[in-house]
Amino acid sequence: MQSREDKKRQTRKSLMDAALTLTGNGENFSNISLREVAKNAGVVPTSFYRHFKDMEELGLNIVDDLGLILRKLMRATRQNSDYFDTLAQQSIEVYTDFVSENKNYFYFMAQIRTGGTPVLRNAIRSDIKYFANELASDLRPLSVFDKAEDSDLELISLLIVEAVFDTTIDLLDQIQTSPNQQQAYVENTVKKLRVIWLGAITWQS
Amino acid sequence: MQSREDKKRQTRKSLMDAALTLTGNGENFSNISLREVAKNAGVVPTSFYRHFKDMEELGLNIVDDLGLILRKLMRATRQNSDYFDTLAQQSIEVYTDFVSENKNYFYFMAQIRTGGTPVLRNAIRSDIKYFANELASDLRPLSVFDKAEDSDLELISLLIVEAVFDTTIDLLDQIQTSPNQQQAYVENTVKKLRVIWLGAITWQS
DNA sequence: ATTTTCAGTCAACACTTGTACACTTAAAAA
DNA sequence: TTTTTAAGTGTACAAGTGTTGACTGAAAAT
Repeated sequence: MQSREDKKRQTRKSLMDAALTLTGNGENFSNISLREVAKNAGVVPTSFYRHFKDMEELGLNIVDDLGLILRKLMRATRQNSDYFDTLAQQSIEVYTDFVSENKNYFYFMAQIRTGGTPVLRNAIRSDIKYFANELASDLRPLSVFDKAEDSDLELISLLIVEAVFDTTIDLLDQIQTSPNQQQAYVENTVKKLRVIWLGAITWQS
Repeated sequence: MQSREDKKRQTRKSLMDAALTLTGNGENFSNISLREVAKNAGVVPTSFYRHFKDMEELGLNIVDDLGLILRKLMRATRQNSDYFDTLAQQSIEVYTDFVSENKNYFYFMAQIRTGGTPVLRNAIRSDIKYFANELASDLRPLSVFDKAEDSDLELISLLIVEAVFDTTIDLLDQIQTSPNQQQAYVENTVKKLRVIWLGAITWQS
């Protein structure tokens, strides 16, 4: 049969797989109970403790595995040789102030956007698209976008909006730990937007 | 005193505020219980039902409020006149295949990246940064980046990586509903990356 | 002045949760 | 062969969960 070590490794994997399966089935990881995981792994709840202190430790181990997965992805991507052939200071300050003054709302958004129930997730997505459309109609009259297609403008807008919203969780963490020290965040985000902006302009010319 | 209607609206707001506060204190929204919310709102659990069917409905109402907040942000941003002054086909196909084959892992990542506990969140962030650094060292030898600073390359890489990871939840949803129909997703993401790419090149010249 | 409406209360329910403790039992060490 | 080790079991408990139904009391409608 199997050695003791093998067996242990096997149930350990069962536990992690169970958690992943539940996550994949739409359950929010932080909602998944130790008992649920144990049950799906075909093991008694108390047995969980032989492998992990709690669900967070299990989560960290999944993150480790994820690291390996991502490294594989990196390798697979690299094997494609012609890799890339196919491939606003004030505004952001206003944004950071806004986030500071509505922290809870932005925490909520950050969580729900990719981790909430499908219903909530879609609701947020609609908001983000609305936001991007507003931005697109602001860009429309600019001379650089004379010949730009509407769909392209929408894409560029969405890219910008997502780039900003995406790093908001970093901003929130920073506000929590050291308020009034967001220059670095502002600088970085502005640089990012400048890259996008330059790309958008270059594309249209 | 207050009218009946006013009182109702007031406790309704208390409930929503309570949920937001708990979210802001680091709790994952989908983990917050109805009773916890009621308690923090200074109201008995059963009273919750006079206002919302369940926590999801409350969440949707917060999303509505968030919509207003975001619209305000839009207006505030617009008041800054000089708005924007300050401001790969194969790879993505490889990526979508990879996501399809590791769905659960990517669901996990999407949830945890912005919605997990701080510990888990940071663990994922490290992975993403590692990934971006790998990409940066791939870009380094390219002639276009001869004169580019390392920090700029890292920023560009991070932007690219984030742009891809950020929309992965959309990809996952699409795989779930209609597998083998990800052309639109691929096209869109490639276009986004092209914009970034163009911007990066233009920046360096 | 009387009746109706309904936001908020209270008690109780069946259920799930994490965790402690004493146990079995088979592999590993002696 | 005997002893030790430790992964997995079974029982039990206190605490928290969502939801029920019958209630109170004051504002609104009659």
